[in-house]
Amino acid sequence: MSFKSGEPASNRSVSPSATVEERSRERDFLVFKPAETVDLSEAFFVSASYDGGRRAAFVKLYEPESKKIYFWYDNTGHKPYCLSDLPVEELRKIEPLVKHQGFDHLEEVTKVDSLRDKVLNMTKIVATDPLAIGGRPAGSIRDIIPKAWEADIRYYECFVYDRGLFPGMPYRVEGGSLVPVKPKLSEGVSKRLSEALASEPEEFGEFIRSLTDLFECRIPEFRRVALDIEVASDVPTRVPDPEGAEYPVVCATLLGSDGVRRILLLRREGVDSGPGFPEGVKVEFCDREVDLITEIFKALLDYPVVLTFNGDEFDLRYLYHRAEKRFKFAREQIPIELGKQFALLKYGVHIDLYKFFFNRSLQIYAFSQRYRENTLDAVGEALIGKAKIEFEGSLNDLAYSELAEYCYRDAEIAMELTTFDNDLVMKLILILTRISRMPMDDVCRQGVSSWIRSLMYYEHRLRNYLIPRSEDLLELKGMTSTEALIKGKKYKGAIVVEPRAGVHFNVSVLDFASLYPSIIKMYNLSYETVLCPHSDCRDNKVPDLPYWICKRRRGLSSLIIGAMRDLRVDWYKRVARDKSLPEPLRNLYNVVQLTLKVILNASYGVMGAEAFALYCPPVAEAVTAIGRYAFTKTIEKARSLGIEVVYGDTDSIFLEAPTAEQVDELVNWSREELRMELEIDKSYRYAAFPKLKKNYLGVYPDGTVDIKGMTGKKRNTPAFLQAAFMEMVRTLGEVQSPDDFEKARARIFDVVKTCYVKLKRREYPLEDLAFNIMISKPVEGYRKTTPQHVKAALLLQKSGIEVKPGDVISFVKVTSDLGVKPVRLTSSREVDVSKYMEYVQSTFEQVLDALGIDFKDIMGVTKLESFFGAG
DNA sequence: GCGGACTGCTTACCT
DNA sequence: ACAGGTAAGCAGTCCGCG
Repeated sequence: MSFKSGEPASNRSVSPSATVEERSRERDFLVFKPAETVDLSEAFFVSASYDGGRRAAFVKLYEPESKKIYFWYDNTGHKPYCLSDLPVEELRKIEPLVKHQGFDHLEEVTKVDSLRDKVLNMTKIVATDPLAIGGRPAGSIRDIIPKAWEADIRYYECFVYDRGLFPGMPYRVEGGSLVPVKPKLSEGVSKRLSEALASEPEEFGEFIRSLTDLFECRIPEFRRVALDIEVASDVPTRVPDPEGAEYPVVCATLLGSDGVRRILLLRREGVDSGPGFPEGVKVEFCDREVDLITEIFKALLDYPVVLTFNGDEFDLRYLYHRAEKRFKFAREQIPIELGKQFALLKYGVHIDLYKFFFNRSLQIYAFSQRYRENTLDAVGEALIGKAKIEFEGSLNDLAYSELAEYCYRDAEIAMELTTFDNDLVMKLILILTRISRMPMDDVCRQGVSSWIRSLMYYEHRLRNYLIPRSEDLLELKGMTSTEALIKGKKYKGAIVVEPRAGVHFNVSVLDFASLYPSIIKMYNLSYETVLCPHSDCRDNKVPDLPYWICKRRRGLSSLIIGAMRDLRVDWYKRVARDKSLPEPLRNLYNVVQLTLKVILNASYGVMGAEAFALYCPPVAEAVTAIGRYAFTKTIEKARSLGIEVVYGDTDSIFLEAPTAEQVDELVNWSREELRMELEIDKSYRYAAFPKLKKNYLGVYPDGTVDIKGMTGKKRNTPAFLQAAFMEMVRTLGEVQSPDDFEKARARIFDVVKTCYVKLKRREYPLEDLAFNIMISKPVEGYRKTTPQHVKAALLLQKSGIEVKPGDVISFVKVTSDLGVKPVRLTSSREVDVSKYMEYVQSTFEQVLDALGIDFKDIMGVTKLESFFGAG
């Protein structure tokens, strides 16, 4: 497409000559007014919030036919409240309460106190608006009464829990009422499902059924738009400040899932047209920035889902302030709702993919650590193989088409991050929404502890359980009684077995299928069951801990985590692999099992995390104690069966050449004695262990190699060394029998020697020599020491390059005073060759150590330096 | 004044 | 703001060394 085919913004709605007031009035079409509730046959609950004007909770419903958002306002008269243990008469005497502006009325209620296992009479303090309960700096109801329960729950969440609504699920609107659409399971599926879970005890059955309703339900396609803006700025290395919003928005891309591909460009003096615009894109030139912004705002009022990468912090925030400060938009004319740390939309749902992909649990368990840096570039490259477009110098100097291309690519990456693998990300979000019972916007912005908190709160309300106050939980259950091995940690964790250093052939690795969730289920662990109030439970001891566990009642977290574990292991994991099922169904099942994995893997961790609302250290401590117990018993049993245990970590044990009978016997023993499922996870042709824990190399029968923990594989290791290391690994993959190691040794010698020679001759490009270390704090935050990567970062800053937490600092070791220098500021002759040689040696020694080869045997001398003569 | 032994900090990894 | 356990490399400190 040529430059000329660009056209001015269509539908320009504000005439250039109008006065400020006239323009403002003309802009009123941007004022968002939710349509009155209409009847709908099926629409998906995507979000909820509170409308201060109407004093009611509302729900955003996505209707997949029209692909629009509809608003449903609560018409059941639900009101905000909190709970008190004081009787109504007592509360009436508290004047500041009853005279409180937002006070509505008092109600007597009963609640189940699961901590003390009894029913309580309590008083519900009902208010007219959520801020009256809490949230005002002073004088909130929760601060007036001596002790308030359930006063920290956001109002719309409270509403969702009380009304038993399920975010993410379909509803119909009928005569103004919100009615769930019962999803229909196909007969085949429902039959197989009940067979698969037939052995479940009934106490789990009911909860499992409620979960399958959520998971088996279809997921709609979301009409969405990816938005990216570019802002001019005089300082090329600095991101413009979104609060000040001083610079003009010069370009924006609106890339819709519906085929819309628009690039909006601000016409400026002296800008070249450039080589050409991306194919099939509508390029629109705006003479005035305000028109460009108006076009973006129209899209924000049109699309039910808006995707950005860092829109919370930048794009939407910038647009908001730019519109308000520079163009005097009234708040109502801006379709964005700004919070301290997020930017939401008045009409649809804003998904900030930066926040989503930044989530550690998702990063590790859903995307298997495929990306590490949280930049659009890194995530895009890793997941969809698409990188940002690079350019030299300032964005201001780009020609129109270059700027457009750059901006367009970013939007493209954002969109494709939600479309790859059959819309995996959108589906993940929706399934998470259903599990956590949280609005979609919140799910994308919050961590796993919030998801689990929300799920737990919901189940409390469903059962009329009083949600315990954090301080009561801590006081009643106490802290921990074990000592961690690591300074600063709260309690003892897992066991790592000292490896039998050397090479072992035919190694089988057994592990417990989700050990911690299984323990939580089997041992009935939950905050209310550990150290329960019943004297007859006191003999039900946790091994090696002064704790007992309730025998009378099923703990709520045990029920929830146990059910999810079984559902994943016995149903979703299996059907996700079942080729006889239609592809779309299998795809859904895979998303479900992935999501369950994310939640389950974190379920133990949150119990020991202070930030978790139901934080209960003894529970976390009991989990690891039982884990250690099962683990050591299993190792003892294996050894008693005559099996050599060469290594083990937490829940996995490495057995040297066990017979099939031995493995069977161990697995059966575990099932019967421990009531835990032990299974073969993997088998190695051989495995090599250095003396170090959490370090090994395992070769599968087909020659592929597993490497764990070794320096050569770490991402901060210089590329040249990683490559040399991988070269050695390939050689080791070819080793079939002990005799083959001789050949491998010669090859390894070559690899190391080549490395050395190239270092010496300074033949490696500097980038290959760079250590890449992430800086986790602002540079000024390093008070106690100044690590090398921070030294390099300081040098970068001095040269005018901005360094932010999360940036990866690439630096080279040099001979000059500081010892390090950022790659981009270094020349090849400065490199400290002998330092690199030491590094080569230590990296290779890790593996050679395991193979029983001395480094000096390979090189003939102790140190590389002496091998080649003094450096 | 310098180097070894030590501790602590920081990062990246394993389960 | 899910947990604890392990390793590497370096920064910084203390102490001995007549």
